[in-house]
Amino acid sequence: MTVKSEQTRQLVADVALRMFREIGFAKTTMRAIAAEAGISVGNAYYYFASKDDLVQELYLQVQAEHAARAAEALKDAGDLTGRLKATLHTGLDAMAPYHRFGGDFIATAIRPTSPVNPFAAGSTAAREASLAIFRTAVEAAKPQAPKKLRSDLPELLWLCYMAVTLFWVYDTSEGQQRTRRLVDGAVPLITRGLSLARIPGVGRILDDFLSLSRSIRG
Amino acid sequence: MTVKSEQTRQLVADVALRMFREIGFAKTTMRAIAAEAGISVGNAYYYFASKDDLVQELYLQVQAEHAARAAEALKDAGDLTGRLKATLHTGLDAMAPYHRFGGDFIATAIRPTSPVNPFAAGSTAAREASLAIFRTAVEAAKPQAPKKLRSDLPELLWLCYMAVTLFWVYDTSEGQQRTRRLVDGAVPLITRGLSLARIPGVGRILDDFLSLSRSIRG
DNA sequence: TACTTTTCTTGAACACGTTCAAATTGAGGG
DNA sequence: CCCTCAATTTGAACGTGTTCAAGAAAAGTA
Repeated sequence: MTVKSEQTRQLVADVALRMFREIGFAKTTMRAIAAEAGISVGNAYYYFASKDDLVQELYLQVQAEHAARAAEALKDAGDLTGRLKATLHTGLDAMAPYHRFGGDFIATAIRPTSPVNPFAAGSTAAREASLAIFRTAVEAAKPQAPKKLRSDLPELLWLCYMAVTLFWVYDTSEGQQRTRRLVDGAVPLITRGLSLARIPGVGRILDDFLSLSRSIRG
Repeated sequence: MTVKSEQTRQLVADVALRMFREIGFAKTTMRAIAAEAGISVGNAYYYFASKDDLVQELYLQVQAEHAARAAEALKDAGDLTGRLKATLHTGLDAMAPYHRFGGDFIATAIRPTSPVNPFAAGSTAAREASLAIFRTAVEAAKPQAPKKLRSDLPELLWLCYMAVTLFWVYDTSEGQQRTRRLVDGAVPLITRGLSLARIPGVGRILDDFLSLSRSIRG
């Protein structure tokens, strides 16, 4: 019985995510989710092995939203600065409804054993999807980024995105404008910084940096 | 009755930290701590408002250990490269006994509401102490760092230290050698990068970066 | 249809962090 | 010595995430 089953699963996910948004992570207890969905607690656990798994569901949904918004916004952004801003801002847009929940989300996600951890092996698919957004942002940019950087750039920018997300979680300014200003200020610095790669003195350090980055990852 | 009271508090802290080291965070339940210390659960809560507060106790202890080791190691380190390496390595040394516990620690610490959060207002004193280590590392270095960077450098390096700590938590290599190699590889890159500040093209971007960094913090 | 097997669902039970009213202890004053 | 009051200590109780044996419903088989 796949269809009814899928319905129940979806129901649990929908109820959970709505409650996360509306009353926060702590108050959204498994019992409350079950009650709201009209099922038993154990049944919710049949579909989601833990409360963290529901967070993963949220993560996937936010990411899909980000991908969709970024694809739209990247259509009319030509240079790298514009494309990066679009990518980061649409990411923030996708997360926005869950800001109050950010602290709990990040605490869950950062645990090495968590299924949501963006660095862990378990979520390679999710990270790859997120990385892909940055890859298209970089690849289709005109003018292109310096050659020797091109292959590593998406991963490095994705790392910056993680840092921005962390900043956003702590950002209590209204509508998280402070994070918006950070993005608008930092992106031009990054793109201007990239053009320095052609200066010999800078280039040599950059080479060493890239080789260190590769050796550490490998 | 301050002396007996202080003894109880210390006993709880000692037992808790030892259990954190020996059996990990999850298995160190408040009941287990109380049992091991020969007191009741409620009594432990009289001295520490939460399990997180015990983590803070650990944080303070690790930090004191770091300060002591760094002070010792910085006595015979002259240039910035050596001083930075010493500061970072002694930091890793101080954390080492708690590595298995790193994931839980960081999950606790990263929560905006946590008393241990290094970015939050509540732990200004602890952050200031940690920052001070980097300040002495930078100030007494010969040759001195470029003038315009000097005041911001400690804070930026401290941020790098946070990043290294995060890397260390995820580092499952034996004795966390990978993190050691990261430090040894990255520090020379940083110091070499600093000398680029004098190149006009780089300097202008650096100025903008510093002004952005200040405007975001302020 | 009747039987078996798999999938789904239930709710009581467990250990956990945390709270709190009540009991105990100890210090200072008469 | 006893009384008073604050500091300390107790352990039962609450709500939480999670588990699991048992049952109900659906699907498969003949």
